[in-house]
Amino acid sequence: MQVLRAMKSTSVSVEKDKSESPEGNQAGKREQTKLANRAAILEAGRQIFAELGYEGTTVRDIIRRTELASGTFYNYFKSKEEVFHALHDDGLARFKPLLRAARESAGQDFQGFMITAFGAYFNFLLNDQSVDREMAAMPDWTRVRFDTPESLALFDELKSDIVAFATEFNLDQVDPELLTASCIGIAQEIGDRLLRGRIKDIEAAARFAAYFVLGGSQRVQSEMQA
Amino acid sequence: MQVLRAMKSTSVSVEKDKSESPEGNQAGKREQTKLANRAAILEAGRQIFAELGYEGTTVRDIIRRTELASGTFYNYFKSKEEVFHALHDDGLARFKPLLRAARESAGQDFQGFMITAFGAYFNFLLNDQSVDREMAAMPDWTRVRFDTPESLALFDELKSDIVAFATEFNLDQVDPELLTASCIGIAQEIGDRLLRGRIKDIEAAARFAAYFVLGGSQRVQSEMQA
DNA sequence: TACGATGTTGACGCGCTGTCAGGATTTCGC
DNA sequence: GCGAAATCCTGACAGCGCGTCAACATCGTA
Repeated sequence: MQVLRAMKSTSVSVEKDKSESPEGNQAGKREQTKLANRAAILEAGRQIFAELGYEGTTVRDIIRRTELASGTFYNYFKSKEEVFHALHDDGLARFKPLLRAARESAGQDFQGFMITAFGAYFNFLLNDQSVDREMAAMPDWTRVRFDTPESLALFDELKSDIVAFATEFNLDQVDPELLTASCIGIAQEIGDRLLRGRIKDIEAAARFAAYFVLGGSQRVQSEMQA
Repeated sequence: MQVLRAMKSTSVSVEKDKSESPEGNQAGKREQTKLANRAAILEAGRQIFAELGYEGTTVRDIIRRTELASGTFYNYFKSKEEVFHALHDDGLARFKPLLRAARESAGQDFQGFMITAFGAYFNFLLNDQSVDREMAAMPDWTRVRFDTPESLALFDELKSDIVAFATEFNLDQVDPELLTASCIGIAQEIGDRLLRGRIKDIEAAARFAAYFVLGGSQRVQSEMQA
């Protein structure tokens, strides 16, 4: 049995399934069920990953929370890893515009950009229904980290933003690779502590990170010139 | 068949097993084989994790590289995760004294401490035969991170070192939790790039990180005072 | 309506998991 | 030394997840 919008958690099920195409007769039924099946697997995956952790979940767990047969899973994904990647990339796609907005609203204000960017990331982490958030909330699990092409693309985008500001502010002695790595590391680690509740104040954390990066960059610049 | 110093990779096997206790008649034979078995499992685990990655290895893979039967594994470890933890903690135990040395040789020199500490960590990462190093060298695997009690203890030690320097240098507006998190994040992320070869110069990286942290802390201090 | 294309189903063989009764080896009391 | 008891190694076993595939159901099309 196919699924066809069976995200049971949210939608109250509509009983009139007989009518030809009640709302949207956009595409063939084939396409619809394919989309619905994929969505159902992803949603089930999100839930199960949150409940069992990445290590703990099996493909069977995911498919069992679905009305699909086990074999059907492999028409959509090769493994649980691929499901996780898809969920991860979904989150990234939601975050990317926030980063873009931060850059555009900042203009030439490096500090403003940093505060907004870190703040956007932390808020995103804590509020978006992403896989990572739910998994980090688990007791003391072993954490996984993926470098999907999407992640790397985002890192590169961030890096070119940073490089742009760095040249603007004459930070020519500051290795962009090291600087970007540091920003990401700081965001990761502080974000982790925010998720675990070891740190509470998002705004303060964002300001801290921004000032830290600014001051750090300038110090590196002056030390390297000497 | 028990193993009894069967780390085949390094030691040429000694044939005279008949003699009662050739070198060390320290303890009972029971204790010896227990130690040897545990060591053999750990060594096999280290190799297999490096070859197959954390996800890819199974308990069977580990035990197969050993002369032990499958059931014996569970007399020593509950799971592959526990083996990994043990290997991880071994590495930590080797690193800890380096950090201590860095602190003691630094005296009141915050900058010196930071350079030495980051340098020690990066050198350790690249040279020590630890699980993490080998696994990071793998193509594009999915990385795992564990927070064993040992890790947390090291983090706390680092944090109190940092706090000591911070009070010494009147950084009373700098949240120790945020500062420690930033240091760890920077170390992690730069270390990762060193392992992957995206960054080459260890010394330069250590100096960068140290200056960055110093400058960042001071900037945070002055901004928060305003 | 009928036929080909496409997607779904669930059983299957394989390998891994953790356990346990049976057997081998060491220790200890004499 | 010797026998019993403690220790722990062994490998087979039941249970389960994996990825596959032949049979089947459903959809698009003429």
